[in-house]
Amino acid sequence: MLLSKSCVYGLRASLFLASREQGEFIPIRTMSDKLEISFHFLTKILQQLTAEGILESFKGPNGGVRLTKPGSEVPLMDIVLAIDGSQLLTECALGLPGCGIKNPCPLHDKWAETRDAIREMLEHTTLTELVNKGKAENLRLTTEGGFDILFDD
Amino acid sequence: MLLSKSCVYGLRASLFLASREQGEFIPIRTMSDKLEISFHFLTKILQQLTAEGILESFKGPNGGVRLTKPGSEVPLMDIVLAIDGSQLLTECALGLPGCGIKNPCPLHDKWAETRDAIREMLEHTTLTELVNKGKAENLRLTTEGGFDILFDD
DNA sequence: GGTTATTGAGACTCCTTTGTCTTAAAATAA
DNA sequence: TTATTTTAAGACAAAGGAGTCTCAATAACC
Ligand code: SF4
Ligand code: SF4
Repeated sequence: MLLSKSCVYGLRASLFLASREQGEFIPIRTMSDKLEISFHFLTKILQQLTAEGILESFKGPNGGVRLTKPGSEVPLMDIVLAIDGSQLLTECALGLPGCGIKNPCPLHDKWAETRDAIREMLEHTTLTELVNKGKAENLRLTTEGGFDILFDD
Repeated sequence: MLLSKSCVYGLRASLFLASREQGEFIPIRTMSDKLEISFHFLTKILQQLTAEGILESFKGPNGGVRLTKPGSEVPLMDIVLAIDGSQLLTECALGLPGCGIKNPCPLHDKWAETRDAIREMLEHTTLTELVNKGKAENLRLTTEGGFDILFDD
């Protein structure tokens, strides 16, 4: 898989957060229920995002997590880097150790192109962009429901 | 990672085979030594390629494996499909189950573009193409050596 | 202060991928 | 026929990713 499961869950939760009013703390339990993700697992993932400064958290009643920046300033890349690290964009198609451009393998040129396409996509797509699209067309973030299910509290 | 380790090993071994004269059986032991891959592990991987008809094998002295077709007719895609399956090209960025274009997630359009770039690359690159490039520029297939190490028997 | 709601941290289990090992089957050669 | 070289098949172990559970820490509310 391109992205790990943790990463995908992190992205979905981030989209959820970006779809809410900024500044509002959302309990992880709410997200895990709506997004159909194990609560404890999602908690661990979001802790990583908090540690990276992408989210901030607040304990106790009315607590939860929220984005530290408006979703329009958060490219998908930030979340991918925080959870999966940079392997996808630095590591290589043939996985040869210690490889740079100095001593390339035959696949390098073609792979570099493809990899750049992936990088571009992740860097130039923001949470808000996807949220707007998702709201407009009622696209889905979960197995069954459309984007709107996130809002019938 | 984009490709599994098994898949990468399968690709490297296939490049090795494509670099030899067609029709020649190469013992797996020779490849595992040159490519620095565990013999038993590589054997299992190549068995998959044999089962898929990409390779054919011959037992006993002077036995080994070889490509069933000239390397110029084998796109990387064939090997990737045989080992990793079609997930990479059919499965989706957000990994929602049972997803097609009917009920897409917000990432679908962007991801579909990127995925097509990967598909194009794998479909339009053949083993022979990479071998020619590798021979011409002495590119590497292993940690240390250049392409030429494959030939000092 | 005590109870409740929430995140934080870590141990633990489960499953898949990766890798090793052993034995069988086939082909050759002496 | 017997020994040797090779692939085939499958059991097994090790490592990492995915997921569960428990307990502590913090904040709000009564
Ligand atoms: S040459 Fe490029 S694609 Fe090939 S192993 Fe090195 S960095 Fe990766
Ligand atoms: S909409 Fe497209 S990218 Fe999103 S989960 Fe479905 S198939 Fe995958």
